[in-house]
Amino acid sequence: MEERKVGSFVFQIDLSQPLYEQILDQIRSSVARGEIGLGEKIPSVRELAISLKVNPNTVMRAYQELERDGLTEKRRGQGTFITTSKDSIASFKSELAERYCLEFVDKMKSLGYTEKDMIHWITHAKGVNK
Amino acid sequence: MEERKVGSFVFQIDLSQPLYEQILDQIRSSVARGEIGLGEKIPSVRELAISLKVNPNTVMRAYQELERDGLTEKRRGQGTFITTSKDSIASFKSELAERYCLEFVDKMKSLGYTEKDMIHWITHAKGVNK
Amino acid sequence: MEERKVGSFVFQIDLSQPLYEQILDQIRSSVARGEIGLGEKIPSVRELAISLKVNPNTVMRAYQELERDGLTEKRRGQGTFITTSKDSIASFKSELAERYCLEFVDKMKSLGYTEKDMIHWITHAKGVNK
Amino acid sequence: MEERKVGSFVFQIDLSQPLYEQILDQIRSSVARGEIGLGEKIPSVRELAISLKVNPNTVMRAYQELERDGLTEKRRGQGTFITTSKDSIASFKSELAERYCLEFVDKMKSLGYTEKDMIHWITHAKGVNK
DNA sequence: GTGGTCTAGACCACG
DNA sequence: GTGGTCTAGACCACA
Repeated sequence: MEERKVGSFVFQIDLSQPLYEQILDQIRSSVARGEIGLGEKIPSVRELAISLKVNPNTVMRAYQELERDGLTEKRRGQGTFITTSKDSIASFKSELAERYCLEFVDKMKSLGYTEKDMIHWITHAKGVNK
Repeated sequence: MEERKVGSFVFQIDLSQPLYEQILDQIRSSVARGEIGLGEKIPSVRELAISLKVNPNTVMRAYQELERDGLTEKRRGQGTFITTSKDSIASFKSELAERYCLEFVDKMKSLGYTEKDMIHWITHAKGVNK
Repeated sequence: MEERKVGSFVFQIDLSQPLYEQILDQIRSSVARGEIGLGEKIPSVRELAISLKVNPNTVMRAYQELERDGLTEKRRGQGTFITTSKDSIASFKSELAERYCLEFVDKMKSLGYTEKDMIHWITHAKGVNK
Repeated sequence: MEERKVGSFVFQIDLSQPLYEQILDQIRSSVARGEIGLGEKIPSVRELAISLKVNPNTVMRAYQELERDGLTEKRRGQGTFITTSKDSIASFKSELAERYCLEFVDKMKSLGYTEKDMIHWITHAKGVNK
């Protein structure tokens, strides 16, 4: 598990999972938590690739996904910027949360747990948040 | 999405995920929910393979994983049976639940949500449970 | 793990290993430890098969192996008997012991352990002898 | 019995046992004996398969087992590497040694030998170590 | 290039 | 009939 700072981001890269997903998730999280301001510039593909010692294609793929999510915008010749629309961010965030919840609820129900059980488990889980 | 009955099981197979994982998960769930009794026989590798129109090796892989989980036992020349140990099942079930919870809590925290938020989301999620 | 008495033998049968090997090993052990006398009659294939709820072929295979080991003799129309030769038993026993030792020593050496290490491990192993 | 060098490994493959087990055991041993360094790359699935004239799936199966043992880690698109954790190796090694000892002690006791006998046998066994 | 999944079909050990 | 091992060769995801 490597930790590396690039611009406003701190990346933790773990080679046992898809790299592009990790980059994607970590930028998404930063934006969702408001750690990076609206309209702010994010590192160029090349820059980030070099900093993370990763293939530029890998970073590119993460950036494409971010743009499809509506979280970033490319400006020709200037680079990639966080969207200036608060709404885009908020709606993306709740969409993601909903997806996570549905996944979780389905899995737990498939094991035979009720909503009460889930709430109990959650309040007693020791989150290893990064 | 195909649905197909085999013995006590109803399988839903979907080509967007590894087949062996789906088979694995669906048997795990049946066992966890107690839908199939302790010591009960499950379909033979070949039988299930034919019913699901899947290669026997694919089923075999799922069955090997089930055994490694302690949920089943093979009996030479007789087939594969659910373990007779309630404890094995219970401990497997709570282990899995804990893993799911940690994953979920981590993801939600990384989006900036609190435990209260999570509980709210869960009680309002419309689970698509099968 | 089932336990079942047949004549002078107590069998413990475990369905996750080859049945014929277990029968073979348990008869071998009884003979090696002198729990059954020279020249004594052992149960017929049919009788043992019924007692152990096992296919006669399975018992047959174990009995053939015993005869090849020189531990038993068939007498036409009378059944199968432990050899009357002390030497046969003694030489079989030490042959088996030697095979076990070589296997063990090789495995431990392949892990990088010395003979001293092995002796230490053995004197500290809590044998789960049946 | 064929002998074949691949990278830092010398493999002896013999058709009387499952091929994947032999590959597995020989890599385990190399790691346990420290013949291959922490974090070192091992041959790719394809490379080893070609060198040993074996199907890639057979090598893959051995590699999956190694990973489950905690002895190796996969890095996407880069290959398979020995773990960098000394502890993983040490604990795996002693776990394996213990299993071997218990097996051996049980077998010898079932023949009626005492611990003293075993020690005598071991110190006089002519190990065929490779 | 790496590993991961899947298929089709062969042969073996065990019961 | 059961499960277990192996091969040959396809296609995919990731870097």
